[in-house]
Order: sequence, then C-alpha cells, then structure tokens
Amino acid sequence: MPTIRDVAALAGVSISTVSIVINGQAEERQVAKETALKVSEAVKTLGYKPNNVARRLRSADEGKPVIALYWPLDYRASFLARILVGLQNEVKRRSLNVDLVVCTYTNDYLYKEIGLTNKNRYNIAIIGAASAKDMDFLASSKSKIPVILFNRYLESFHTVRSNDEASAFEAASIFAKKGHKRVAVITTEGSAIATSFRTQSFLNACRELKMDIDPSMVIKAEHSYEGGANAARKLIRRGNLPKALFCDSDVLAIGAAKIFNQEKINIPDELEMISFGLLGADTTEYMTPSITVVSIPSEEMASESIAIAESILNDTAKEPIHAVKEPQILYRDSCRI
Amino acid sequence: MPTIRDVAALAGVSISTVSIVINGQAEERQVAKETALKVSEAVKTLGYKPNNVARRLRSADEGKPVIALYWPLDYRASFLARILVGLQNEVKRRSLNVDLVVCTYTNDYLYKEIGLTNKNRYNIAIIGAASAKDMDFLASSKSKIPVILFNRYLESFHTVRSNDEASAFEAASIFAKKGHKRVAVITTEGSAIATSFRTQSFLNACRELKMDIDPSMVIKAEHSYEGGANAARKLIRRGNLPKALFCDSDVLAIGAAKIFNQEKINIPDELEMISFGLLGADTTEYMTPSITVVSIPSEEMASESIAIAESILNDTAKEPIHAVKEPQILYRDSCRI
DNA sequence: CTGAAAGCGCTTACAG
DNA sequence: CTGAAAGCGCTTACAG
Repeated sequence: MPTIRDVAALAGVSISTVSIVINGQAEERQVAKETALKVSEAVKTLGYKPNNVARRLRSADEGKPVIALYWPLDYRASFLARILVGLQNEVKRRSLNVDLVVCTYTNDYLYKEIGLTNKNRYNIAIIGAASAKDMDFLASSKSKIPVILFNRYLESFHTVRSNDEASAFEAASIFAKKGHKRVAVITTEGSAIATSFRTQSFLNACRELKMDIDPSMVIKAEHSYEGGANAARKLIRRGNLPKALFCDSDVLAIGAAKIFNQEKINIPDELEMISFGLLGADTTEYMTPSITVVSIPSEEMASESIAIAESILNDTAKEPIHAVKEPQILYRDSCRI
Repeated sequence: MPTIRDVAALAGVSISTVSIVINGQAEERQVAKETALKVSEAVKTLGYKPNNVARRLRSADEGKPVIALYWPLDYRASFLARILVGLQNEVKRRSLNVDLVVCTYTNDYLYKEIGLTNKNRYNIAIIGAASAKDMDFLASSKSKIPVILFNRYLESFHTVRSNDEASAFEAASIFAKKGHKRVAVITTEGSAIATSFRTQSFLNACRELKMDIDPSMVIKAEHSYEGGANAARKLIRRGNLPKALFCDSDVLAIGAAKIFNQEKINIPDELEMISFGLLGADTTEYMTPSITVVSIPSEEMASESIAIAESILNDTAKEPIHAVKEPQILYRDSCRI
C-alpha cells in the first residue's frame, strides 16, 4: 500500500502539504491550486488510501473497548435479534462504556476472522453458534483475544450455556405424565451442535421415561418454516400419527403447525406439540395455535455474557467462568399442563 | 490513560522490558522473575491498558475497509436479520474484501455514535431506521464518513428506498377493486418516519379511490404482536367491523390475526387483510392464515447499498446516488386476488 | 504558500 | 537478562 510519503514523492511536495490537501484543507490553508492538483493526481495514480490506524493514533482516538458478537448468518440469523437486544440491554443496565459490534461469520470458517487472530481489533469476542471445526480452532488457542463461548462448552474458555439437557428431559416428562407412549420428533438436519444435542437429549429422556420413538418418526428437516412444513407433511403421509410431537426449534414447529392447521389436525386435541424456543417468546405465543416452548434463556445468557465481559475488562476474571442458565417452559395452547 | 512509558517509569525498567512482559514473552525472553513482577505490579497500580491503535500501527495491521450498518435495537430489531443477510450475501456475491459490522444505536442519539463523527473507524456507514433528529444530525454534515441512508431520503446523501407510496396505493387499489368501501387501519404509534409515511400514503390512496376511512377505525398500536392483538380487540369491541384491514407492519398483522382467529372471525371471508411486510417473506407465508403483504424489498435494498458502498470505495461515486426499489405484493390467504 | 521536525504509543531488531 | 533506538503512517504546531 502506498503511504503519504509515496504521494509526496510523486507529487514533488512535502508530506505536510499532502496531508493538508487530502484532508480538504487546501483552501483554508491557501495551498496553491496547482500544488493541490499535483497532490490529487498523485493520490489517484497511486490509489492512495490514508491509513486509518495511523490517523487514529495520531489523533489520540483510542476509542472504547469493543465487544464483538460473532454470529453466523445462516438459518440462525433469525435468532440474532433476541441475543443482540439482550446484550445491549445489559450493557446499558451496567452503564458499560463499551462498543458492541456484530461480526458475521460462516460456520467452519471462524479461523478466518481477523478480529479473533489479531489481538488489537476487538477486546472481547462472544462467539455464538460455533461448529465443531470452529471449536477446534478455538481450542487450539489461536484466538488472541478473550473469548466467551455462547451455548457451547470448552473447559479453558468462559462459557454461557442453556441447560438444554434438563429442559429436554422436562419436555419429555410432560409427554410422559400425560400418558403418551409414542412421540414424533422434527429435528434440524445437519450437524449443528446445539440442535443435535437437544434432540439427542430428548430422545434419551424418552427412552428413560419408557416412551417409544420409532426411528421413522424422527424427521430431519431443513431449518426453516418450509422445512417444518415438509416434515409435518411427511409425518401425516406416513400415517398412524402419534399424539405428541417434539420439535427442536420453534421455526420448525411453526412451519409444521401451519400444515396441521391446513389438514384440520387439531392441536392439541389430536396432537400435542412442544418445541424448543429460540425466537422471542412472543413469537410462539402469537401463533395459531400458540406453541408450548422450552424457551432458551437467551436474555439471561446474554446478560451473563456481558457480566463476564465486564470482569474480563476489569481483569477480575482469572479462571474461566462457566455459567448455565435454565430454560423456562412456557405453556401454550399446543400442550397445556 | 497511562502509557507504556508510565509503566516503565513506575517499575523502574525500560519500555522494551515492559513490552516483553505485557506480551507474555517474559519466560521466553528470560526476563528475571523479579523484573516481570515489578512490571505486573506497575501495570496493576496504574490500571494500564495497551493502546490497541498504537499496536495495530506498529504491527502494520491495516485491516480491510469496514462497512458499518447502524440499526436501532428497539421494536425494529426483528427486521435486522433480513437486511443483514441481504448485505452479507451481496458482499459475498461481489467478493468484496470488506468487513461488515453492525453498530446498534438509539433513535435520536445517532450523533453520539463515535464511529460516525470519527473518520478513522469505519469507512462507510449504512444507516437504517433513522429518526427525524438523526436525519437532522446527518444533514448538518457532522458525519465524517460516507453515509448510505437506508429507506430515508436526504438529497446530499446516497439513499436507497423502497417505493412505499406506490405500494400503499396498490394495496388500497386491491381493496377498491374488490368493492370495499370501508377500511380499517392498524398503524404503529409514535412517529417513526417510515411507518407513518406508509400509513399516510395508504390513507391518501383510499381517499383518492373513494374509500371511506372513519378516523376511529385507524387504530394506533404499540409495534409488537401484543400491540397488534390489542388493536384487533379494539376494532372488534367497537363493532361494525369493516371487511378490509390494512396494517403498516406484519408484526401488527400477525398479532391481530391471532385475535381474529380466537374470535372466529374468518379471514378472508369476513375480513380481508393486507399488511406491509418487513419480516422475511416466509414468516407471513407460514402464519395461519397466511398474510397478504406488500413485501418491502429489503434484500434488493441491501444489495443496492453494497453496490453503492463498492463505488464509494472505488471513488467512483461522486454524486449522491438515489435508488428506489419496488416492493412486491405477495398474495396469500388473507386477501386473494 | 510550503516544508522540516516532533511525536501519537507501541514493537522489534540489535547491542551489550 | 535489559535498554537505547528506530520506525509504523500519519497530523500539527512552527518556522520561513
């Protein structure tokens, strides 16, 4: 990259003059028109761009500490708002003097994120929805800044999780108490860590509670409303529909409910539904039917993340902090207690 | 703020030694334990934090250009994902070597955003959901970096808008063609620029098309599912429900639809609904009933924003660019053509 | 009107 | 084991 020095050399003027011109002070500092022109041309031919970092140093612009949330913009993009609002609210509540910034990344490519491998860009990274590969990258300690893992676990990092296992068990217990013997499951296809863990936990709980899950009743679906709808169609087509359905995400549940409504399968009379809830709680509340969810405590997790971030900034977080938040079951029409 | 120089002075060692210690190279560089300790203590007593900007300059870490999306985390947080995904996809499509970052702000307080008043932090700002005050701030040219206004208009800035006026007219035309004479409206309370403009445009269109809107049938609602639900309750309570309802946001429409379902008011037989659509198109598609929307072309607007950003980075955007994108009417069950 | 010089706060060879 | 010095790319008094 050309520097101001190169521009000065090409234009045949001093560095000071270049600085004045590129900062638009040519008139006010009474730089000769001709000189200013020479500078502009040199800038253009070299493709010169001022170095922001140098400018900031010189201008004593240190800025506030920056907390970066890393979040992938795949099908989980819809969960971002709730978490971001949670982070933001906690920053406000604590009157932290920090900037909160969202960086998007692609699963498995976290290692490409320069904000993580360079210790001077952000002060703290909250990393959400990491894939197995992303976790490997982190575990190999290639991240140069303090990391808070969001809903993932690595011993040597700060982590904030939702107690999905207990919640899956509780969801299964509800079905068991109601005497359901057969349960269907709609789960996200692919190997996202959290969803497969949630589904696995639910299946284990069913086994423990002596409920039967025919493998053909575990439908894998693309994580979208349409995916949920397609899964519901498959279940109906297969026939012999169980009276209980578990979904590992409310997005799938909403898509599925649409089809049950269309096919006049009454929820909850003919089919009771429970879903994990990752969207804002009001979303599932205002569906028709409203959907009973094990609501992931995103807000509490976000608050805790900021609490940890604050202690990192204060240098009081020596040992990794591992926080676990309890989801809340929100009983709605799709499965009343 | 204390500098490395202060730490060195207090610890009674050289700057180099301090640098080595604070960068965790004490062992490897065989710094005497005692020396390292003195440094650590000086760091602690002074509360020294290394200056990231200086580090970056020294480490020749210039980084990529940064495009910052400014978005408020109020009730409009739920619209963020769709726009962000749109921006991200276009960055990818163009293989731009830029960082995309989201900065949250509070309406009316855009002027506090240091990223805008300091020209060295971000290279380009895309500003969404600006309030009138925020626009004043921008118009007063206090922003030091190139700005792209998202769904707002100021002559001297790059702007990308949705043609809400034409769309509102088209929505009204649909009702008019179906012979509706009376129409109800649910609109967002408060003075958000876009929503009030949409509602106003719709009301104007109704007047032009000789449809009657009783002012008492224009219900102001908090922008949330609950707000939409409350508005629907008000409409029902008032009695003499029109057969056509317009909502300025799909969030309101979804909340309202829930109540109509509960009250067994058949959509569309007893009441036809059209809403502006700010959420992803699939959301309203999978509601029960699915909701006919004038879908704001967020994706196209995002693409255009990135196109403008690219030309700014290439210095080929001399004059302000003003782009207008056409919304698309998506016919769903709530109002078939 | 223009330029030489100082200095922002660091890191990194290099010398001892 | 430790320190003096150079220098990252700028901006800003200051001198002329």
